[in-house]
Amino acid sequence: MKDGKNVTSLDLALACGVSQGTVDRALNDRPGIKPETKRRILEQAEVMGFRLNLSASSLATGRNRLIGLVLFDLENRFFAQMANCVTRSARQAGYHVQLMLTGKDPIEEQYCLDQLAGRRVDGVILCTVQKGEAFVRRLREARIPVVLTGNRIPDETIGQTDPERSIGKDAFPFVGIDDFRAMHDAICEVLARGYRRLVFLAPSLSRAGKGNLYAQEQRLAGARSAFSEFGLPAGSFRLLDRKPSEKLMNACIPGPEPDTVLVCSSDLYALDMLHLFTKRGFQLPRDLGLLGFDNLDILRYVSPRPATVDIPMNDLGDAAVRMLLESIGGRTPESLYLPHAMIPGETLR
Amino acid sequence: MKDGKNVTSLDLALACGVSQGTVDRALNDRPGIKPETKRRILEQAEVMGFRLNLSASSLATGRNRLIGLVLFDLENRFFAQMANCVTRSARQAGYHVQLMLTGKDPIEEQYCLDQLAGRRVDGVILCTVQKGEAFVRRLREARIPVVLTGNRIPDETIGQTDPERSIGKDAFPFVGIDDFRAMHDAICEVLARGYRRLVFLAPSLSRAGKGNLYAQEQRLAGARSAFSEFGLPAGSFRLLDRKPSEKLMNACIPGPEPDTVLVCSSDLYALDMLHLFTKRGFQLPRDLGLLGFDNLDILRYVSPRPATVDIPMNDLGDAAVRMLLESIGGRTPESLYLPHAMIPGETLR
DNA sequence: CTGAAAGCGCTAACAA
DNA sequence: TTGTTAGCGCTTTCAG
Repeated sequence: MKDGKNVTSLDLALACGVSQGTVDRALNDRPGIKPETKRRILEQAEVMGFRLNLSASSLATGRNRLIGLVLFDLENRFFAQMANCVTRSARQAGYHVQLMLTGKDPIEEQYCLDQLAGRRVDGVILCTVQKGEAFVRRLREARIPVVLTGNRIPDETIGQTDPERSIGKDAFPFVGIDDFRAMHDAICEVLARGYRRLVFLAPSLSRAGKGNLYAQEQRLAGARSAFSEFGLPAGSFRLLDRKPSEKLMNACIPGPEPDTVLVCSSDLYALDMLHLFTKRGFQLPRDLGLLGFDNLDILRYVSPRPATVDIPMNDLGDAAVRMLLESIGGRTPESLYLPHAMIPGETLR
Repeated sequence: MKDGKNVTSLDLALACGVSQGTVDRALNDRPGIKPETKRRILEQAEVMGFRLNLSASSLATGRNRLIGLVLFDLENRFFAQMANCVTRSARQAGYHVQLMLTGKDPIEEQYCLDQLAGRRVDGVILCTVQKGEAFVRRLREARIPVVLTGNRIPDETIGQTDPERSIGKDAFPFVGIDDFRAMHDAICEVLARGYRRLVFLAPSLSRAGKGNLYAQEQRLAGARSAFSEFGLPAGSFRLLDRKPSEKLMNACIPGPEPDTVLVCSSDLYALDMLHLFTKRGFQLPRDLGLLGFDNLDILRYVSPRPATVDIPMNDLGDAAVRMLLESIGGRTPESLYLPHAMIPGETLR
């Protein structure tokens, strides 16, 4: 990729004996050009291997036809599905997607956002781990349309996260499910099956204070709320914030009891725990109930199939793109909450 | 994102009472600037919310610090792992990754490549479905360093794919495993366990002729080769090129026989088939042997755990980045073949 | 150590 | 229908 510079629109113009303006008209289907001339130019462009320089184009127009998609990682199939869906959806609208991974690190996330802002992308779909006034201000200053997913950022004027339900205004348009309601409803179904003790596994909550854990917090709150509605003693609700491991299994559920249900804030944890229990010779749901969250598509290969809560990923991806385009168009879309659904699976009695 | 234009380096210069050149020196750690001046400028930049316009920068320098990663999709965890790994690895080298998904569609793929070329990315890691002289020429004309993964493109001068082993020159540096050898070795291990009939499932092969199926073809060839080495009749080797389905299961393995092994060219198919057989009440490996390929990380949640062939994804991602950087640096890296390994799992007797 | 000026390649408004 | 021209924002000589 050394020698021989790239062919520019000027080279092309010269070669065709026309002006750059005419070349531009030919290349961009702009009106006011003789079909014959256009044909000649396009042909020559092909011959010379002309490639539009998008940086220059973007610089000149201020537009990009590019949107940024910022996610944690792709370990979780959840995000992979999202990426697929958003890419497809955006493409249909004539946009490209630049996917960036943050690994849940605020520093990395900011880096990604700066990069996207620097590239003057037309908009960003963001799954953030940040929150707070400073972050919101900075994001606003970037003057880039943003749609949030995963974690909301309630508008500061509304005050803190209110565990007792009150979906208020958002600092940025959000699309996702109502995590509180989703977990609440799922737990109600679980408890209706007779479970009386609940272990709630949510490793990420240990990062509390350090980042935006809105969705996780809401799920926990939803579970607690449902638990108390069933009149069960708070002491029977146990919260664990460690990653799945043998030790954790031992320490916290010494002998699985049939009236205990293990609730995991993510299917990934549920799968790990299921794996551990099975290896240890326990049988689900005989010895223990299990509920995950996300309805990862890989669950269908697992036996017994974990109970979980479905998030309509495809609709979510489509909606995110639609909302972002709206926002790019100058309107401010309302936050959108999609329907969730509990899926019983085979790990509940 | 309407009103209020973005702050430019000129605005910044004016505000600081210096020239654009000086601002540039401050912003890019270039020598020849008084520390005091630099400090003042950086401070002011912060205050004014200055953001470097990367399009302009890229236009002026011709560089980008951006590499493209072109993959099929993220349905397959295989690619998700790859994306994670490449992103991490590239970031460490100071590069950003633009991930683009092709859905295995040659048209889409070309679209992605054109887009990346237009953006003048510094290099591309590509998993292609294309091949042939025209494609190679076009890719070369883009004058962008390329590293291939997944499917090789043997140099045309070498001639057609030779099923009988001869890893020759590549049109572009390639990194991956030796698919022929990997499958060959795995099948040898399988046959050594006493299987005498083999069903090879590779849906993608039906696209033959339409695209680059190098890896798939090699795997098939490797299997055939091993099969014949064991002196088994060619008639006992059955190739299926349909997607997993009930019908396929019925049609092709009416009653599983204990001396039959089902070999899938991808773990995804293996999982689907396992699922179907299990649902139908068959037990593996009692009724049938099963071998997948890729060693997807989700296998560990599945029981019985499918036998498979491991590809060292992380090493592969790292190597791809390393090779690409080498290529960007002007050298031409050699193709690299990483070690594979058969993993017996629990679906072989 | 700093300023001035000429591009990078493309677009858009205005002339012709 | 086509040409001309003035930027877009940053980098990079070359003077000062």
